[in-house]
Amino acid sequence: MTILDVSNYAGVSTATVSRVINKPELVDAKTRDLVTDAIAHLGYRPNQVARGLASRSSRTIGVVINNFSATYYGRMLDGVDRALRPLGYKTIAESSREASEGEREAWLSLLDRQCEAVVIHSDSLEDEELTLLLERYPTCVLMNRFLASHPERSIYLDNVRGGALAARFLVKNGHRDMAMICGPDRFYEANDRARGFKEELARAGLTLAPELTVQGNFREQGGLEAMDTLLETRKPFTALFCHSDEMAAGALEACRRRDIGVPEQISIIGFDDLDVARHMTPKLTTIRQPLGDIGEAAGLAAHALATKTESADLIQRVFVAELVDRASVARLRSNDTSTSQPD
Amino acid sequence: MTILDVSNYAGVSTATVSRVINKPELVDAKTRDLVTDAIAHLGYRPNQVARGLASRSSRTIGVVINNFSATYYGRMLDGVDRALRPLGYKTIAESSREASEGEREAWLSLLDRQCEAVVIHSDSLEDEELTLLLERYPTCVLMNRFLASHPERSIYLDNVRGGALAARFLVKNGHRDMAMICGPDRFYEANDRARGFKEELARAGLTLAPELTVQGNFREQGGLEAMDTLLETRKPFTALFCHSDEMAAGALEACRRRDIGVPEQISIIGFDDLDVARHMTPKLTTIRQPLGDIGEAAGLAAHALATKTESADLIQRVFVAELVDRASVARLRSNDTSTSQPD
DNA sequence: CTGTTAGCGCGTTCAC
DNA sequence: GTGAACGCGCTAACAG
Repeated sequence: MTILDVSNYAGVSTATVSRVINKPELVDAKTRDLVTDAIAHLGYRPNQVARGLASRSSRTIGVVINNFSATYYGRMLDGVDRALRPLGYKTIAESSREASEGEREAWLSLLDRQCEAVVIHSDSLEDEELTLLLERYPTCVLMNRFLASHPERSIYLDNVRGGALAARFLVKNGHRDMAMICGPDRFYEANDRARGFKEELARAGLTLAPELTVQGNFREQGGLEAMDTLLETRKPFTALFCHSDEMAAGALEACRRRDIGVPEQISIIGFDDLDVARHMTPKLTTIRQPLGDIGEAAGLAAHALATKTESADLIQRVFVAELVDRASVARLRSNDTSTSQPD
Repeated sequence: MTILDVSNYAGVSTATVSRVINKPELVDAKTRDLVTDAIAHLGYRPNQVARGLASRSSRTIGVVINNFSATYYGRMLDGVDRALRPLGYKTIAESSREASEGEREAWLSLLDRQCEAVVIHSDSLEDEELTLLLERYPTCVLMNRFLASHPERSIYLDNVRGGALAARFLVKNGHRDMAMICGPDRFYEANDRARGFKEELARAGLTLAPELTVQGNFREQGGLEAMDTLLETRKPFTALFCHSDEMAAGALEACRRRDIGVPEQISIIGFDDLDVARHMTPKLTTIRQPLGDIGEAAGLAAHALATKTESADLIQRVFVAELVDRASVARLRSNDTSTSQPD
């Protein structure tokens, strides 16, 4: 079942069939109907591989993510797809299986398949290598990562503001003694969140005790261990900022094991707003990353680079997190006007 | 940068270059090194699109799922990828955006791109249409769905046993008065789970009161409403079986709002074992679907059909759920030997 | 063992 | 407005 069969059936040349598919306005209405009928009758569907080869345009954009299981990546991927679909572009995703080698392989593999651009969420590649790769492949963009050498090809969250948001909310609610569980410091996100948090505290005349800042691995177990460390300092604090919801879940578990009331004795604020945040008890107050929006923007940016058709400047690159106020932060000040609105 | 550039650089024909790439054993060691060097020197990478066209084999298998955001689909997708990768096959996924039209489109689109097989998780298509499609496209398989007309192309969970597992566990722990929140009855899964549950109760000489069986929509909100309905019957029960973890979360929330202790007053057992199950309070006891395994098997089955190289009979098609014992089911019998092992 | 020749299925010039 | 001819980058059949 090829274009040739259609042309024979319709009694026209293959060129004409190709035209009614790609530029119908160029062909006479009568022959157009003839061909359309033939296509419908035969149930013909163009071979996209052949099409891509002949037209050297695949109308496809690749995406590299760590894995498919985590809703974190899934939300971004859905965003990319949502942005590309109306533009007539296909999204094709590949998993790096959380390995730097996997990221390289996936990236090249996508390019080998003639993706016109690739969107990559890189966790494992160093800035230097990413810089080289971006230079070599001019239609690639970074999703949820900021690379100083290529700000115009980075779609990312303002993590400094995210950290500040957490601090401001805690301060507003009367907290003065804080603790923080950071992500690993090889992640710029963790450093930015920590910086934003501290700067905002400073603006309120507060400081974070050095021993009350510990590092976790972004995962639940890391949060649990970090919280244990924090508690064992015996230095009092009323509020804790975690760089991820998962670590917040671990911290919460640590409190539960020690019969520490959350938020009565210790308030906790997370980061990300994954599904689990809504299901924890108490429901977790957290800083929401607009992952879907970031994915959409990354898709648009990649498309803009691939087609050069739209002005890439119009695409939003920096996103701002949003505070989701649930029930894990206590109001310490009676004169505070805000009210708790668990959802 | 094409195969021609490589052949020129190496001073051989393009056919030879093609051979060292695809069947290196057919070419002399010396010329092989020559070509290998040329490839490395030029950084040549074969165009997979052209390759696919010429060899009419894409070594690619498509997957259709509802969306990318939900970890439920992501776990299966990761499974497919895990199975296919060692076989030298690529996975390419497309989202149906939870619409029947989306499922059809995605399916055909994948075929248009010359996928040698497609794995589909269909929620929206009727049995009749699926039967037709499977007949028309002989290399397609169903993932986590049983279709009576094509059992050999269905990779699925034994939901009857899953339901029975829940019942047995509750009975074993001394529960006699049960309630159930089902999925919508257009899902065969819901009917099977309900049947298995009731049959197992019958084996223990118990029955489920008709008014204590209500329907939800698999989602959290549905579970909450269903639980309200159940509670308003004022008919007492000590244990509740929910056809999904999300509905269990809703039911739990309903209890919380009425100050009903879980599991002290009412025990709850869920289905799926999504991430949220571990994060609920109490941690949810649930029936775990081996989604990754199901995805792997679906990938293998699709590959077997596409290549006819391995005997498809060896692939496991029916999977058995597993009980994950956490903390949401109370032990009512003092003579029970099992112990609670929350994780 | 290697090169030459023909396509794969389609898009895209050109003439007409 | 339409068709013939060529080529996309590569693999496969056949000679030699």
